[in-house]
Amino acid sequence: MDKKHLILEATLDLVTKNGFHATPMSMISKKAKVAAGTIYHHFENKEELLEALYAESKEKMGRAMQLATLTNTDYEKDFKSIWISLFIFYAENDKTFQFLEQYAQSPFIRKETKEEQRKHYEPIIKFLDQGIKAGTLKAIGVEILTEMVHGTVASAAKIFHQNKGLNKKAIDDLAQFAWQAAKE
Amino acid sequence: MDKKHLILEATLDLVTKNGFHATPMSMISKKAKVAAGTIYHHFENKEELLEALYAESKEKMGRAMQLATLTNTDYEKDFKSIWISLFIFYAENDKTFQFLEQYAQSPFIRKETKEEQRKHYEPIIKFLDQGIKAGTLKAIGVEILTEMVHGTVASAAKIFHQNKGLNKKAIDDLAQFAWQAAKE
Amino acid sequence: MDKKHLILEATLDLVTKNGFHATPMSMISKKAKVAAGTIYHHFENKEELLEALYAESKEKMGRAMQLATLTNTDYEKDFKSIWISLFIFYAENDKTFQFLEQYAQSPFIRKETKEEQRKHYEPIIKFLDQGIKAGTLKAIGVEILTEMVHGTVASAAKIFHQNKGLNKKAIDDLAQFAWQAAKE
Amino acid sequence: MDKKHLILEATLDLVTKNGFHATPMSMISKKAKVAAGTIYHHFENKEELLEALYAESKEKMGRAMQLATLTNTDYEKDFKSIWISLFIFYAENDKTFQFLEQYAQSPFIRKETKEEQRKHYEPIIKFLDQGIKAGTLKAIGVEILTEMVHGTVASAAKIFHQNKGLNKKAIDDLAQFAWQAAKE
DNA sequence: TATGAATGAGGATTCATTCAT
DNA sequence: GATGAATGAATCCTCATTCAT
Repeated sequence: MDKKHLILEATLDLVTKNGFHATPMSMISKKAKVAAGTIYHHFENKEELLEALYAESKEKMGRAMQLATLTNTDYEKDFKSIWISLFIFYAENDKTFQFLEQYAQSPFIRKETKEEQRKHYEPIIKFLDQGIKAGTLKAIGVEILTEMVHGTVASAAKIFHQNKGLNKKAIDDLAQFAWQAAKE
Repeated sequence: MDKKHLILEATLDLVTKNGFHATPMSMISKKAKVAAGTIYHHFENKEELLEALYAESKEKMGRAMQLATLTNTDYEKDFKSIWISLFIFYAENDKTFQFLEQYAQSPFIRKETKEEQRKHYEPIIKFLDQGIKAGTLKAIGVEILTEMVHGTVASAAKIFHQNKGLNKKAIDDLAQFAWQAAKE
Repeated sequence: MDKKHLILEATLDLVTKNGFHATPMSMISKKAKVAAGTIYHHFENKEELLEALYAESKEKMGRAMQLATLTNTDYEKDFKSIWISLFIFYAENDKTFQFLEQYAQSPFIRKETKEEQRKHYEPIIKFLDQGIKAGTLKAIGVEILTEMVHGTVASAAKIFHQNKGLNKKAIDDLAQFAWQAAKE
Repeated sequence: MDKKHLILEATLDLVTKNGFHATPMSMISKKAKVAAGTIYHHFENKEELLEALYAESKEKMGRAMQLATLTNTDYEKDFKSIWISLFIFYAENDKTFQFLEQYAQSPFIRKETKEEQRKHYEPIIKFLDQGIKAGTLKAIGVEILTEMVHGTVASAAKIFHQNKGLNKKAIDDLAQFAWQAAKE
């Protein structure tokens, strides 16, 4: 694995554990088994490193959501499929989830970057918009609905990581929770 | 106003803006118009200061939820009243909301403190438990349901603070969103 | 006991344990059960406090040496009596001994104070001078001889405090050690 | 000369003059013409720096004593040779002597370090032990005798540094002082 | 590219001292 | 005299970043 990737991985690990400012570059270089200076060959500075990690994380998340196999005919089923795909991604990628939660609002990430990374939400926004327009979902602004639905996934993931559990049934229950909330 | 309170206020202000580690004690003392050393008469160290702020914030939140006037006969109405009370608290107390969101999962807050502060959730947990037992709410573990419902309030508050809007109608819609999600 | 004395006592205790700079005034005030400000009613500042303690300690030492009962005819016996008196003082006053050893050369004690406190050595210097002049002791400068003899007492005291032992016999042996060294 | 050594040298200089706590790291870095942070590349913290200096000083002292050329047949002569070697070391290395005197009993030096550095005394302890066993020296515990004899050297060195004098004759007199004290 | 010693500004914390009560 | 909250300069130490190898 190339050094750049080792650095990103170490950063994710340490930053989710300690927070950005409590993670010195020296600690990252040590964990990545790389010299301190090497980090600066791959990233302008600490902030850029974090931004890169943010972009990478968002991208992964976007990819995960697209793995849901959709019927394209049964809206409820597709809604739940997407919900569960994202949940599984968050469940399986503990650190990435935490990182995104922690730094979504943080001042370390420039607004432009956040805007730029919104693109990974596009498919889900489009999907929800169709639901609203078809009268299947509540007539609330898409942006708002997206945030609310995403919030249910995030809450579910938080529960999962706290309890280190949630069986198939419980997950379906929570998908149902989200569905009932969103549907007209 | 006494110095201790001035310090807590300044801390809330700065920490929500910059984050914990990006807020030097010197900045806090300056904002609170107090000597650096004075902070240390009231708080053991930076971490204790944060913990105190956390405790105070949780307390305020608990108090806000208890301001909801309940019918005690119409469960749905009471559910929405509580939901809205908390939402309003989060909407009106921008910084406290952000602070709690940011530091709920953070390693700066010791587990014991978090446990200790759970007490402020007791009333709402009890209320939801009654709903579950009466078959009015979904048969999901109370802890899980509480987290999910709280998640809807938090998402709504986040939207509010982003858009700086959400009229009475929209708020009621979101309370409805939560209610439909939670009810059997 | 009056507060001034309580402060001096606490200072001796703490300074011998931690050193001057590692003993904050707040620690002294706490140990003496006195408010921080109270120390400043009795001593100009920290340095004056230390000087006062130094003076007091030297005085005690001087008094101890004068407790030796002398024959005034048997020089060897008197030499050993004085030696043992000082040794016993050092042995019984662990902290005072340590304090004097530690601060004799220290820059905290002004030269004038040291000079001033030399007076407590006067009797012993006189006694040794007589011995030299009578040809009983080595023909070395009195100052030098005094320092050397005092050194033997200090070494003995150090041993005593380390081993927490030294029976009567051992003490006599060491007095003999000093006597053989000093005599012509 | 490498930076580590420059730092140790500056520390010896300043600490003997001002004492440990009255010597800020900034002062050391300035004197050593090194950045403050550099000290921390070579020493964990201030205490470790002092410990390192202590170890180095003890080592030098041990080496100095072994420079004495011994007859191995004339015990008295060898005793005085060793005594004088150590005295000369202390006389020539003013600061190292003061430092060792000051910090021998100090709480800054951990017990383990002191124990560890006792090894440099081994040769002299062995030498004195032979003298005791042969009946040439007083039948006192070696540890005690070592301390007493060392005390005579230390006193002599103190005198030397105060008076900035002591001719060959005077030194021989003091070696004789020690010898008469120690011999049976 | 990769290294890691060196830098020095910046941050948390301490503590002698003051002063209003 | 006695108190102890308040002060803020001074201290130890950290850490992002550079640069010669």
